[in-house]
Amino acid sequence: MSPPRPRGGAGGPDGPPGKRAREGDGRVDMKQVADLAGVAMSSVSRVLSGHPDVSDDMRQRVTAAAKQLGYEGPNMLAAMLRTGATRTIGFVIGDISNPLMAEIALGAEVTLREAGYTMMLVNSLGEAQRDASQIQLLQQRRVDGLLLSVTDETSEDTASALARAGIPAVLIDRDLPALPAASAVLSDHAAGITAAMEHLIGLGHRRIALIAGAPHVRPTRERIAAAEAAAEANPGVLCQVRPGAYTQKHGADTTLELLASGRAPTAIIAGGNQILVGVLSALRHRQRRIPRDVSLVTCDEVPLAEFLSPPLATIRRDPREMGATAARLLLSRLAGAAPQASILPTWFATADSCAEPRSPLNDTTPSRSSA
Amino acid sequence: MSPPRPRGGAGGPDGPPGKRAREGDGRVDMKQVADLAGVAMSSVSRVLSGHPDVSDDMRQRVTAAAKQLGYEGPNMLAAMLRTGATRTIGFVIGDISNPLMAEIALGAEVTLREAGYTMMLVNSLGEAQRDASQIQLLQQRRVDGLLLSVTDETSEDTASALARAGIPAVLIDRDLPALPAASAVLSDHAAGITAAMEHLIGLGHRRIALIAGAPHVRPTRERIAAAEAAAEANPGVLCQVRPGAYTQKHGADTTLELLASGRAPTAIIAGGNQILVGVLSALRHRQRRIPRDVSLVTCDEVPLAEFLSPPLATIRRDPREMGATAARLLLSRLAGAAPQASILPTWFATADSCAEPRSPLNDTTPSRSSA
DNA sequence: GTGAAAGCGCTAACAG
DNA sequence: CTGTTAGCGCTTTCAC
Repeated sequence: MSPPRPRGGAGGPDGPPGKRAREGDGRVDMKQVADLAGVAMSSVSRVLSGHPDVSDDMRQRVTAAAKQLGYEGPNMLAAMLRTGATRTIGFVIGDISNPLMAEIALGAEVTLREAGYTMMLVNSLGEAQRDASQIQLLQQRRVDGLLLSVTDETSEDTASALARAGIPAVLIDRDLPALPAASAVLSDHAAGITAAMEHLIGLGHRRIALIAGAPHVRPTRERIAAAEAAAEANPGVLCQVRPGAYTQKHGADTTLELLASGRAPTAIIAGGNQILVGVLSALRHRQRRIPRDVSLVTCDEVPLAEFLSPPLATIRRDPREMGATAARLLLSRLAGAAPQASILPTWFATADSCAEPRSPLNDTTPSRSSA
Repeated sequence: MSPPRPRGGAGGPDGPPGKRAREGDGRVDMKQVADLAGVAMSSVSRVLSGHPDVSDDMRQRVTAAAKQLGYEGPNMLAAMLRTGATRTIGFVIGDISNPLMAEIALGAEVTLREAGYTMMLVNSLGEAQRDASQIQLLQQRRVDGLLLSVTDETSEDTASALARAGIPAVLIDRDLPALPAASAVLSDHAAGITAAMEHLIGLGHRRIALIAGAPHVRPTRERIAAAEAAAEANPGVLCQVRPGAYTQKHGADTTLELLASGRAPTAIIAGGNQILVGVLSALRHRQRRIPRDVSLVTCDEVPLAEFLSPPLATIRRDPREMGATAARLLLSRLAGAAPQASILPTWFATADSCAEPRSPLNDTTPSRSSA
């Protein structure tokens, strides 16, 4: 904060040999350590950075001087400017308040921290525009790498921001056409959806709705593809796919619409936390009971789901591990390795929210009369 | 990354007048803009930083040159080194996977971002040691300010790390004896707890347990104080206070212990998200029904609570606003204002999880036999 | 194995 | 209003 003051006239190497006591901002710098130890700054730098070609004597003198002065280590800002490496990773996340995302961020942060990196977290709040501007921001801050869970894989802005930035990136459950060679951690959504569909079909369901999230992100696409494939593999099964948004509103509106239709589903798969809340409130509003009137499966674990009555069948994965894996992938890229993708499993855990449909061939009568 | 190469002999102002094409790392720097515009670097700096004393002509020439070269703005690393300000805020959080914390972080990040600051997020995972080391880390990274939600207000390590760092800080629902003059956002826990206690007492409860969290943080202390005060104000009411940890295990263990005692409570207040999960599983395990066998209140909203049966009475607050307020407080401190505290409300929203105790004077019989 | 020198790219006196 | 100058504190050739 304090403006740099020009020092008298002693600019050259002819400075006075005694130790200069600078009252600057109280912080000890490397030069002071060098002076006290009677060695060159470069030697101090070598010792501190663990350079191999340093004599034991040198190492000791420098260490002692540093300790004596209470030196707190190199000014990272100066080191960053000099080397261009910030040991900082930028994480562009949709919304940290989503528990799934929060777990991913936690896993990533802990892993990065262990490797000496710090994470800058920026939320894009589901706005593709913001993804791009956050990427640009992080580029300006010279982050060494990027962890990306963008809002819209097809956004031109995002693609060009990424291209301009030219920073190693790891995609988190995203598939950017513009960045075909990027590293990525991917969930095997198909496995979970397929298992859930087969379970429901096995119970006798023939009309199954998938209320999916925002269209231009990988989880939505993968889930839809898997659900449709499962339906096609089982003649007579109708899969009603409804992409839209990862919001409570989409969950609620779509559920109401489905219930009101002549072909109401006997089972619903909610494609995310928020969607689930909407589905539950719509079902309650229409007084449909689970699983008597409709069976329910949700994607991604959410804290209290096990205490709902009935407990919810859930397609699970390990988000913290996803974050840790993403971090590892990025670290290995920064260490020079080639980009690579890592696929993590999802699995279906059934529960009492899934049961046989009341009347497999004719189950349009609700539990109570409705509009 | 590329090592700096000494430039021939052209060090002084007598450099060749033509534009020098540096193939460095492809990035345009301010000097190139200055050269192309035929002005001094300092003028470019002034224009770019919006300095008032700049002629229109100058502004235009610089702007044009910058655009022509595709200049991406000042190298923030250099600016940071020079000015000492990083426009970065460090957030030491217990655990971002806690939805309450995540909301706070989101509120803070969005507000900081609007003010041109970026947030570094570090988790301390409930270990006081880590709080201290994270603070030190952030200090080394020269953050301009700190947002703190530390694990243990009494930790010596944290106190000394903070003292050494000497960085403006805003406490988030914490009260550090070591930092009496810090800014803080505080929740008025007493209001919510008092309202809940009075409601329970009004229903006829005489033995109310508060399963509180970790002992050395403000929310725990405030809640305990308010609960005890409410009990004392109502003769005949026994308040069973059980501090411990913000964990599922503490919630479960304590609930089991309370249920097994001769003086089992007729109402329980769970002091946090995680504790709630423990309480619910213990109650389920012992086959106690809510609210028939025990009434339940929880602190801090959690996504699916409204869909539990019965819906949970909850002491609420607005965590996103807390984060935003913390950010504002920090920004105003950085702008030179004196430290100040901001108190945000909490309120009690009752629900069917609270009812009259079955038999106010003798209600030790569980719904079903138990061990 | 160690030291001297040269900047990284920018900002802010200060002088004109 | 604009240019010159002097570094911020460190790392890294390069020569010895």
